Amino acid sequence: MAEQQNESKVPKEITPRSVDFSQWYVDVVRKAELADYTTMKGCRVIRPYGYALWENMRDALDRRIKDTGHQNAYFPLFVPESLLKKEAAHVEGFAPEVAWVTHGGNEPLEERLAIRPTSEAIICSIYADWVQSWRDLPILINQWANVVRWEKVTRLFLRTTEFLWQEGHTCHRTHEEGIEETLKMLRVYAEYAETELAMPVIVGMKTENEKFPGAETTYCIEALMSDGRALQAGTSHDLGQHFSQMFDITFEDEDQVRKHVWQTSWGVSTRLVGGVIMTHGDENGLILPPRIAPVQVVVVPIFKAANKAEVLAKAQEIGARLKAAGVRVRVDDRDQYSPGWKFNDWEMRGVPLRLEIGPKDIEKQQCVLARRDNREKAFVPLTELEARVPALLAQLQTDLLERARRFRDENTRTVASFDEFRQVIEDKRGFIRAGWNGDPAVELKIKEETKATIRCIPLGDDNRPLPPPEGLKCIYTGEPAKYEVYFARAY
RNA sequence: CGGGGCGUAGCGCAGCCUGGUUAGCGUGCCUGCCUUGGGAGCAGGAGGUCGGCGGUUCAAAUCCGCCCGCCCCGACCA
Repeated sequence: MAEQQNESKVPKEITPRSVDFSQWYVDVVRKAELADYTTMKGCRVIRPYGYALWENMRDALDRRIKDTGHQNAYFPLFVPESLLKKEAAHVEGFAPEVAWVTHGGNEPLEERLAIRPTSEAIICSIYADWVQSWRDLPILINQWANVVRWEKVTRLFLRTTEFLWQEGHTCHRTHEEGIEETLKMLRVYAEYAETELAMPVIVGMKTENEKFPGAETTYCIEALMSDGRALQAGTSHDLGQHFSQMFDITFEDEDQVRKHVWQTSWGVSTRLVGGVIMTHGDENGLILPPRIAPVQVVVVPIFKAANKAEVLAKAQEIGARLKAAGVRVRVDDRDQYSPGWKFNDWEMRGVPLRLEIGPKDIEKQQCVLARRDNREKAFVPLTELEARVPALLAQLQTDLLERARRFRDENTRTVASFDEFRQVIEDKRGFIRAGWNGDPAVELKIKEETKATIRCIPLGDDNRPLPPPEGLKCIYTGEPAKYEVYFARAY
């Protein structure tokens, strides 16, 4: 039995991460057939394997959104220019990246239509009609949709002209209730990222510079990719009454006073697919967390001409048993590829577990289970499959999260001086926890000098910004720190 | 959008500088035989507007101009 691994024999179709992380990323996305470029700038096609992954990610989040009392709905793709312009900060924030429709057929439109870069404006205009009484509140609606942002620089999944996401848009009677909703969904995102994606996140609040255009406060989850750059993985906004005032969303309260609603919005996107790739992938390609993997177990039959029928039948039988046990399984009965080829192929695609079954195994009533993450192999009696496979998948899921968390913690540093800050950001990257005096100008200075931004002001379990340690100084000015924040270079 | 690099078969590349039969190589793909416990082998075969448009020339993958796309580094962003 080939227990020993011969790394040098593994063909390197994928550029090593250590050589060129960006190229590694593109290679993985394309070779694993997650996505591909199209003839339109910045637009990609999500291929079936990538879309199956997104569907699993989407469904796991959709369950949570519904479990917290929200309903799905669908709003128009177009936003009339006049609506988009209603909230000043909002339009200013999005104007440079809006795609406009100017003609219907051959007729010029009287008013340009924006293709939604986000749906606050169109949804608020509709909510204005829907909300009349305090009894209509809260409105708890989510939308799964595509949005378009005319980005100058695009990267597969991380930043594309068109992307898929969900956007929750809620209305509340009081600010307290709105804040509670904002934080509730923030925590849902954090739990989702860790449980389903095995992606550990920092839960925090954005600074003024980084907050959503039109928001009162923006909260976020921030993840650390394996190249040491941060990824904003999800945001949740307390919109206050900024939009309800501009769009006149009012209700008559129990006290017979007409009031503006308090709103929230929150979203995550297909960008998370990029996050999963860059959190878990290795030199051999993708590593997918079992809970979202399109294929959790691939069965590779190993046969010779003489026993082909018998082995294939056994492989199919095992496949059927695992499927009945609730496992997403694929039996790779392709004739034109050797077992070794299939091993490499499925490793590249990140399938968490491989099950090898050959004549020797059948004789001993066992099979080989090989883990994608650490390449460990184990012989497992066929009678124990229904118990062992789900257990191994669960273990793998836990181990991936643990490994990512260890990486994140090992790459979260504190520094004694701004010189050291500069050095660490340049050489090691990762997160730096450092004091900040709360001045937006200082944040911009630091960004200018190091390309690092404040990813977030971390929140405590009570959802309030964590107070800085006693005596902490601002890393840039030396003044007393208002917060201890996370800095990083980000995607 | 500024600086740099690249675009030739599905993928990876050579050819270009110094223009000249029918544009090559590896891999993949198709057919057959053979093989299958970490990307096997042999034989035959299909597949190209040389990124696009225009120019120079008797002749352009090759020289010139413009445009488009991709990657990296900046500025902007989920």
